[in-house]
Parts: sequence; structure tokens; C-alpha cells
Amino acid sequence: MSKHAKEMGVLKEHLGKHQLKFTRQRELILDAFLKQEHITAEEMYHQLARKDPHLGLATIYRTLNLFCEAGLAQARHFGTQTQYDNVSHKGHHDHLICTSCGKIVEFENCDIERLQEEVASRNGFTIQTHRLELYGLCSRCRH
Amino acid sequence: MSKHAKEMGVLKEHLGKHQLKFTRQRELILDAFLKQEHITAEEMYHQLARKDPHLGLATIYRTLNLFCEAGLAQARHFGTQTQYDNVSHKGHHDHLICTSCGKIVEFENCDIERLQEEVASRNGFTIQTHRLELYGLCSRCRH
DNA sequence: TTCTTTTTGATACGGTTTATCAATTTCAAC
DNA sequence: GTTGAAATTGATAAACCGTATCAAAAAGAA
Repeated sequence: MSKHAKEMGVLKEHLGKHQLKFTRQRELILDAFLKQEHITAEEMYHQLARKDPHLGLATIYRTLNLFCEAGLAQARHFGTQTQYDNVSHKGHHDHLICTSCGKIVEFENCDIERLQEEVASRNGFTIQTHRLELYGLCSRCRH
Repeated sequence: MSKHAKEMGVLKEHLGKHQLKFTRQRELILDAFLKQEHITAEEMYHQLARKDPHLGLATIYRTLNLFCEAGLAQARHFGTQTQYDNVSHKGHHDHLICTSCGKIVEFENCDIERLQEEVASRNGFTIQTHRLELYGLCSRCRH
């Protein structure tokens, strides 16, 4: 039984529902993806080049977008690149980002999440996921 | 006295401090920008094409970025494009986004903002801006 | 007006992501 | 296990957004 059996199951269920196929590449990419907190397609391309030198960049992009549709990943446009966040790994985490040095601090706050639910239900929405990013200066860069 | 005298003053002060010049284009773009809640460079390009067919896209980008530096605007990567938000117009607004039909509802919530400040200061950060997006199903799409 | 500095507009460019398509792989039906 | 229809892959071309470049024009102080 694989380390990522649960997520592999989520993927297979999504594939089944959409007449898509389970391939060696999709398995390989999911395994690598789940070891990360967040990663770009380019980073994953280089990382997997050792395991499979013929794995194409387009396949990485396609597969990471597939993960988003399956609810396993979440795309986040950061600067000029797209970060793919690992959603299944642990509870959702939000980001504090220093606009000067790029430092990223992850955090979780139940109170904020509860208020989000409130806002959503007040507007008739059911939340599936969310994204919260706070941009500012870290203590070092403020001086 | 123009309708946007205050913001025009903010711009002029920024220009003065940085040895930059007040131009017809900057005035034109600021006037158009302040009438919007948020806009992309491309949208503004088409919108202003009627008033000044020779206004270049590069100038729009440069000027909107200038507004960000002056604190009048705020860039936000939304989908593949960059949205420039009108900061002076009113308080920051966040988004509720339906993942099924694409409907977008804007909202503001002081309690959430206060908690954000708390999280930031606990981590030694000073917030400059933030971004909060809630993804889910609207009442119509849930059924 | 003059002269220096900044800005503009047109377009080339760079980096990221998607589209294209022939060859390959999957997988359900035999 | 073969077969065959349908989906996927890999390589690369193309699209897209935003920035850099640079000669010509405009701003603004002297």
C-alpha cells in the first residue's frame, strides 16, 4: 500500500468520472507533488528529469491542472509564475509574504476561517476552498 | 477644480518627490482609472482608445505601475492577467467566486481584516495589502 | 527660447503556459 | 492475450502578458 493511497484514490475517482485514464506519468507526478508544500511546473520538470528524462513539460502542466480539477491542488499566480499548492497534505494554510525579500510564512487561523464561512453563507455560497495572502514587510525588511 | 483633485494631488506629490513629470497621458489615465473599481491594462487601453487613439499600451502599463508606487493603485494577479485595483476609491474589497458559473460577489469584512493584522504583527509583519478569495458554489449552482 | 531630463509610442523581446499533432499507451470488449 | 477505439504523451510551435529598447517628442527649469 502506497504512502499516498488516499490521494491516489481521489485522483482515480476523478479520472473515472471523466473518462480519463490512469497513466504512469500521472502516478509519478502525483507522488512527487504530494511530497511538496507547493511547487511550480518548471521546478517539478527539473526534479523529475532524473527519474524520467523524457517526461515533457507540457505533461507536467496538464497534469498539475488536472490535479486542480480533482481538488488535489490549487493554482496560485505568484509574480510571473504559477505555484501549485498541495491542498491534501494538511489543513489549508495561508501565506504572509514579504514584498521586499520574498520571505513566506505560512499560518492557519480558525477564527478567520469561521468568519469566511459566515460571509459565504450570508451570500448563499458554499465554500470549497479559499486563498488568503497578506503582503507586507517582514521585521527585517522594515528597517 | 477637478473631480479627482485629491488623488491628482497625491500623484503630483509622488512625481515631485521622484523627479518625474506631470504629463497629459498620466492625467488622462488617472482620471479614467479613478472611475473604476478595478481594471486591467488591456481594458483601459481599449477604453481610452476613443479619447486618444495614439496612447500606447506600454504607457498604460507604466502608468498603472506608477500608480501602485504612488499608493493609488494595487496590482493583483487574477487568473492570467493583472488587475489594478482602485485603492483610493473605497476600502479594500475581497471576492466570493463561484467555481461553477464564475459569478463574483465583492465583500468587505472588518473583523477578518482585524484578525489579519493580528496574525501579521504576531509574525513581525507590517501589512501593506492583502488578497482574500473564497471559492465555492453560489446558491443557484449548488442545485 | 534654450537645454537637459523624462516620457512617450511602436515594437521587439523574454518568460510562462497552452495548442497542435503524430506516435504511443491505456483499457474495455472480445 | 488480442484487438481496437479513445485518451495521453512528448516535442515543439504558437499565444499570451508584461517589460525593455530606443528614437522622437514633451516637460519644465533657467
